[in-house]
Amino acid sequence: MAKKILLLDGNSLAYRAFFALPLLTNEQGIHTNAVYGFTMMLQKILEEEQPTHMIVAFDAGKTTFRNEMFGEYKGGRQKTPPELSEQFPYLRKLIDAYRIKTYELPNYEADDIIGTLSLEAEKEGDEVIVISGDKDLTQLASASTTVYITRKGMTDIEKYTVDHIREKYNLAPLQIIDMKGLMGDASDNIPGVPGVGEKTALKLLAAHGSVEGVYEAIDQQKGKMKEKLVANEDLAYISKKLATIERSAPVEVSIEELSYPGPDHDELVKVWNELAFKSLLEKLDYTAEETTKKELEFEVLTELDASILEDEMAIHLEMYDEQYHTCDLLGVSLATADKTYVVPMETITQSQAFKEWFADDSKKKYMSDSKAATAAFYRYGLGVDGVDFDLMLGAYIVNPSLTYTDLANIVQEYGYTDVAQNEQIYGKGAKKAVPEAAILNEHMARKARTIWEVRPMVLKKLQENEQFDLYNKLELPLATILGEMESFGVKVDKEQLVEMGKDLSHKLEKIEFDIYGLAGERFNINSPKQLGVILFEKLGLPVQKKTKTGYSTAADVLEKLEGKHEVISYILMYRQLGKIRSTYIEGLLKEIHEDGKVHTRFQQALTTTGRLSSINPNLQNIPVRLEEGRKIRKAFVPSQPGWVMVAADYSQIELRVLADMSKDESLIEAFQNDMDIHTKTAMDVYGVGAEDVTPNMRRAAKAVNFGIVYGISDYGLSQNLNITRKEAAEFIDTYLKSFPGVKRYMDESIQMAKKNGFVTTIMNRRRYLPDINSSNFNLRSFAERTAMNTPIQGSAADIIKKAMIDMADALKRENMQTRMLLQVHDELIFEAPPNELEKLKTLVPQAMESAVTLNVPLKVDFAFGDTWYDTK
DNA sequence: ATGCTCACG
DNA sequence: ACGTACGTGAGCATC
Repeated sequence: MAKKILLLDGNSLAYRAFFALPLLTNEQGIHTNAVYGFTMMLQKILEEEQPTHMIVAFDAGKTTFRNEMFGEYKGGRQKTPPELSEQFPYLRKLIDAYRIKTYELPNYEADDIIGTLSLEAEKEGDEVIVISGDKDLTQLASASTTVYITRKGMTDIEKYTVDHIREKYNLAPLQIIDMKGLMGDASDNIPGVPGVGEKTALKLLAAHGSVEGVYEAIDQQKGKMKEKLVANEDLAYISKKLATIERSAPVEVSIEELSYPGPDHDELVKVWNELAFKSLLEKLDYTAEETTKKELEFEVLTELDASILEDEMAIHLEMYDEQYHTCDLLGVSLATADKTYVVPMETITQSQAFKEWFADDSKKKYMSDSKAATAAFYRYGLGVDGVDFDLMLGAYIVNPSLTYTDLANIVQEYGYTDVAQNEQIYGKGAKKAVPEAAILNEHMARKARTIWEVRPMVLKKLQENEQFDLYNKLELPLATILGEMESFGVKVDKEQLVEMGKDLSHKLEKIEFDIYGLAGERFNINSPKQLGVILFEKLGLPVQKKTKTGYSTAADVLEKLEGKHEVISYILMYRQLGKIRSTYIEGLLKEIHEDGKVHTRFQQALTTTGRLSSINPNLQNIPVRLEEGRKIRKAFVPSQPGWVMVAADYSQIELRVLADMSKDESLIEAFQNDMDIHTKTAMDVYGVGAEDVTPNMRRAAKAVNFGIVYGISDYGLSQNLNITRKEAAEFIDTYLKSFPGVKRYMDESIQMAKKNGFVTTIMNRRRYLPDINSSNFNLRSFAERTAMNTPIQGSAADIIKKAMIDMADALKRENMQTRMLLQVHDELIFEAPPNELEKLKTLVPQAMESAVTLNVPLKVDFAFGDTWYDTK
């Protein structure tokens, strides 16, 4: 049978992948990008080529026979970055799991092993594919051998056949060696003829065929070129020799031994888990089927009485998708130390015993994403109390940088693999469906079991990290509160939105017409690509900034062009109004439920800083800055006639947190005296009195304050203020001299991250920053800014979460009808009956301001009105 | 599916 | 020299 042999250049591919991909890490902070790139490439090749035989060749050591020929060979090379060296053991493990042979030979490079084996295979008449990141290997191309060279991604591959090399360089494969002989190779420190590059080398070879040919006809050269060639004849020959792959190296494996049996799936899954290759694990269907799960016995109950329901139980509600406010509920599973049950939905809803148990505070429920379950049960009139454990929230507190979408993925972090991913049970896309009862029941049973089994591991981790209180006193009670807020929803005035939509459509139509007139043609204004062509090619406006796919047409770019062509301001207006119509009119209308309300979902285990996020719809980014957009807020109204909307927001909470954490005297003083912080900053930075701060000075100071919170960089500030980087750098310098405590805080945050690998908030929320010691400037800088920003943003998130719990308690304690509706990072939105308004005016600010005690006061602004728009 | 753009804090 | 402000979600165009 004809063989198909794959010969891989291990070192070269690892290097390529390392530099092509961003520095990923697994949870232990081990870098994985080279192994990942290699894996992606391998997966693709295996699928496309279906090889019968494979080998990965590695370089054996530092020196080879080439160094004896030319001492400086590969000299001047930077030593392998530690981030890459640490990956080689994992790469070996991975290749072993694929059951691919590896080979290395002292004194020889991987190239020579591949060259030797490919020659052997050619003699046998076998098909060969050589894979490398190094174009030197293309000299091996022949009628039966193709050389694949990876391009910038890892899965993007250029295939060098004899014909392709002819087309590309007008050379035969062996002439690649002559090309290197003439032009050299900087990366291998092959000298070549100084002054001869690719263009010249190709010209010479087109005329004379080889290095030898060039020198035989040396008299045809003249001037400088001749001088260079004559003076460096020796270098040319030695370079050619260095570039020649040895094809009769003493390789002691035979092609027969390279036969490829396919991967060891269990091993592969193990290695991928260790490397945290989530997307790969998810992609492969066989992860579920082929990893053997422990047997699980469970009982399906068609009747549910109190005898089953114990004092402590894991309970899981199975739902058809993430939209728990509307989706089908498929059943409930329960687990104790030694029993597992599955209960159909009808049985649950008909069981009085369950209803009582579920609402009983003394019966401990262990759940995962308890908010989803409680919000869904709420639709059936089932109220919950006694949620004692939430696996998803616990795991999120342990490490907020991971993704918490599927229970299977969460528990995988704790080495637990006995539960399938939802996608494997239901399928995805158009194929998604509820499977037969046996499969569904087992899936549900396994989830309850999982929660029970993994709970102690999560609790242990929380204790070790001293994060139990954060989890138990903050996130867990908050989940219930958020669930109630979501379930209650926010009333939206549909007619109001529809009217605004009509008005906008008229305006947009006019602007669209004007734009076509000014541009001289019709085009899709929403397409950055088409717009770019009109502005920068047809109208010849100066290009300010490019994106990787073309011209940037972002608002800041267009604003710089505003004086240059009349069409620009129309485009900006079109964008502004178009956004309002598509996202906030049409988008929002689609999200209104039958009760006339929107029911957002607050994602509580998503952000890396501890903030919430809001989806379907996102109610945390409703327009406010510009009046046209702000009008959208008129459609957010109380759910009962005569009631009012109430908004209470923290004033400068992040800078107050910074004052507290940095202990900066000037900052503390400013807040203790309730000064305008941006004016105060301007006073200190410019060294002037309050009366002498101009609006421009205040604006600049405000930008710096933002920058400080974000983890300042001169470039970022320069962009924001439209000044040069140098000016920005000086500005920052002056700021940090005026606020030495802030400077100290910045430095200490980075030191903390370098030393411990993570930073923390005031309530001991953690964020790991594995890139903080990276040799890659970008990654390291990003980690440093994150080290400065996360404690600030995260502590502010901690504080408002605490305020929400206190606020919910207060409303209950005071027996009030006022409902908390939304949280928008530093503000809380309520609806209230008018008779409770007076009380709220003191209650809300009081609760929010006393959520924590800092060394500066917290300040809350309170407002109310008939709609959200009017709370100003 | 991915990139660009833009809405919020 | 490197190339970015921190954290999000949604709609649209384009592949």
